[in-house]
Amino acid sequence: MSAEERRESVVRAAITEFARSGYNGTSTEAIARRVGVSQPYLFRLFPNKEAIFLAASRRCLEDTNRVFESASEGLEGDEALHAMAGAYQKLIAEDPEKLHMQMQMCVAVASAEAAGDHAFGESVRADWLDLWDTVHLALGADVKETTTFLAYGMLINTLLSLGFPPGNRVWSGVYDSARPAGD
Amino acid sequence: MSAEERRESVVRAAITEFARSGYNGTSTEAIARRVGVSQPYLFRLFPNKEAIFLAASRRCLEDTNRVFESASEGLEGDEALHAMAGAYQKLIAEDPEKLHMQMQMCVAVASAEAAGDHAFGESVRADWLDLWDTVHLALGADVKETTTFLAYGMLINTLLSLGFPPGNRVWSGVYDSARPAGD
DNA sequence: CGAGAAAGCTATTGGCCACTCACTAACTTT
DNA sequence: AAAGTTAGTGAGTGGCCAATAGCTTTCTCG
Repeated sequence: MSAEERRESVVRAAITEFARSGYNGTSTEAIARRVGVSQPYLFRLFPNKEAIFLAASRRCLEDTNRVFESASEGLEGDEALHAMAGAYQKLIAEDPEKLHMQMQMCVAVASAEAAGDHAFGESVRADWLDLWDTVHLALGADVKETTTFLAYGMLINTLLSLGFPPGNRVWSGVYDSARPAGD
Repeated sequence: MSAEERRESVVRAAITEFARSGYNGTSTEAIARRVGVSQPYLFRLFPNKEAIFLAASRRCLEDTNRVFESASEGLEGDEALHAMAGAYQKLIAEDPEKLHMQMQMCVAVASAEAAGDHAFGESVRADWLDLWDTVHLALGADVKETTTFLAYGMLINTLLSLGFPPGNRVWSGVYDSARPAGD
């Protein structure tokens, strides 16, 4: 397998592991095991652990961006909104790790900034802005709509991270089309 | 100093340290140093590191709950909403670590649940429900209002964690009264 | 004062983990 | 077939960290 292909599978494995246990809670060995490769070899493919985390973070935001882009393609206004909400629900149901990874990314950026490392945050913010713009465009460049949509998304992320089961009253005010299934 | 008073200062120090570096990124020695006490002594005050994190998490949610309760006291409807939004802004400005701790708490619960430990999540969910009820009551038991308020709160947490400076376009749709100062 | 309890410390240990080094095996090119 | 490159490994290493054991100091109260 070529180095590039290996890097690709490392990124996928890293998303799974980092989503579950966070940056500091994930050992490079856990990632290597999931890839099916020796742990030292990761350091031939990436300069260090941070680089793996960054690659996983970026991939995750790009994927989410793509989900919104393709869901809203050709639609506008309320139709685009519901299409994106539905797509998000589907993402949550099929790929909850992406969402957990996003949370891990947030706290990792906060920690990095606190430690004086701004490069990581810079990169993540750029990707997040892309996401913001995608939503903004799809919702007819209405700032209020965009903000509310993303706000609901963040609430959903939070409630899911905290493990509130579908049916709990905290879900009662969330758009049906974006709620986790099962309620 | 009595053990109870020490525990109190440990909780405060723990909030600062865990907020900055997360559960796995924070050493018990960092907490002990901040308290001004030897590292092993922490384990006389708390059974283990997890218990310290749990205490810090609960404290943090209780404090936020109290902020909303006292801000909305005697008010209702839009007045209560703006009072709470303003109080949240003040909390953010004066005590950003509380907010970072909340994010850390979220991902810690997610990790604990994934690892099969549901006790921690149970406790945090109970405290979060208290918070939900406080907001719900203050906003006249309007589910939609409550959800939107909390959703905006979560968006603000996320954007602050990611380090978006005041003035960035991602803030443009956030209620003025809840935005970070400086814009 | 004296004794017990509570507060607090030093020293240590066993385990984990990011990262390095030096090597092998297979494939490619000349 | 010689020379070189690329994928990959096994065996460490130094450092950190949660938790324990056992000791000293300080307070309290009869």
